[in-house]
Amino acid sequence: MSRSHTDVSDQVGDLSEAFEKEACPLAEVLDHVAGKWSIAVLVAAARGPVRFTELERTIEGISRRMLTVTLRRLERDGLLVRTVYPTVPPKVEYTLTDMARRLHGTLLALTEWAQRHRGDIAAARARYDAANAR
Amino acid sequence: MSRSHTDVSDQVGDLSEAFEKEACPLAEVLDHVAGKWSIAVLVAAARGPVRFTELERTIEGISRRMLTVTLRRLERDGLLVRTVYPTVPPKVEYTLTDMARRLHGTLLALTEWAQRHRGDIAAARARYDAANAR
DNA sequence: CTGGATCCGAGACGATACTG
DNA sequence: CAGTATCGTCTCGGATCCAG
Repeated sequence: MSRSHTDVSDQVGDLSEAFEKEACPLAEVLDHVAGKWSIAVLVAAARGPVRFTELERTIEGISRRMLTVTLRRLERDGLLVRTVYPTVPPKVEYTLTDMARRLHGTLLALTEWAQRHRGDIAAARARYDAANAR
Repeated sequence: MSRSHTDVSDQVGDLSEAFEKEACPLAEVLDHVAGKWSIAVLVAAARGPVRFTELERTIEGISRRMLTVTLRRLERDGLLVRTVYPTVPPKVEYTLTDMARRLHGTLLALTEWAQRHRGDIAAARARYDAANAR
């Protein structure tokens, strides 16, 4: 967002190079951040500190295990901060880091796009499958 | 991008609801579109019609098989158009659909973010692992 | 309440060999 | 050139049970 988006081809060139780097860390990072559950968790956690069970109910479809795994990975990558309150019963809150907050707008755009084109995608898929069947 | 992003909380509410829908198609769509290789292919194909081998060289790290699978999935979802020229040797070109082009800016922002924070993420990861080791 | 531990099936992924 | 087919490996992800 720091650069003007008037000419896109330059950036595409840069990105191609970035993807070319051996060990492809760019693709790896994207895989973590843009994963199915990661996006859901990141978006849900953007409203402020969220608790484990709160996330579990909000995301609906995620299993306990995958929520745990996703949270650990995001914490490891420095996108979430995990705060434990040593009370009874225990209470744990997850908060986005600044780095993650800088990503929030993009994630929002991504989910918005997905919502808007959900129907088109389903239609395209049906068309493709029909053409493949005969 | 169409709406102003001054007040984010409203959209977060919408998205939470979207994620709650049973069968969670939103997460599924995102999983296809935002997958590790999908992003790479989509970004690479944004420069215009691209050929199979061109993609294979550009992305570097992707296997023949995964490139094929990714291309098929993106075509099935209506994000890519596959054009076959019945020449010898055969020539196949992949082009983004309008729907995919509308996603391009977001994908660019995503990869830009990943590039910018690649170091931070590696550092956070090292810190986390060090804390976990002892 | 917030997880960890384990098992297990399904799909992701890579390597290799073959084809129109 | 642009794939397909097959195989073996690895990870994802759900189910279940256990624990601080």
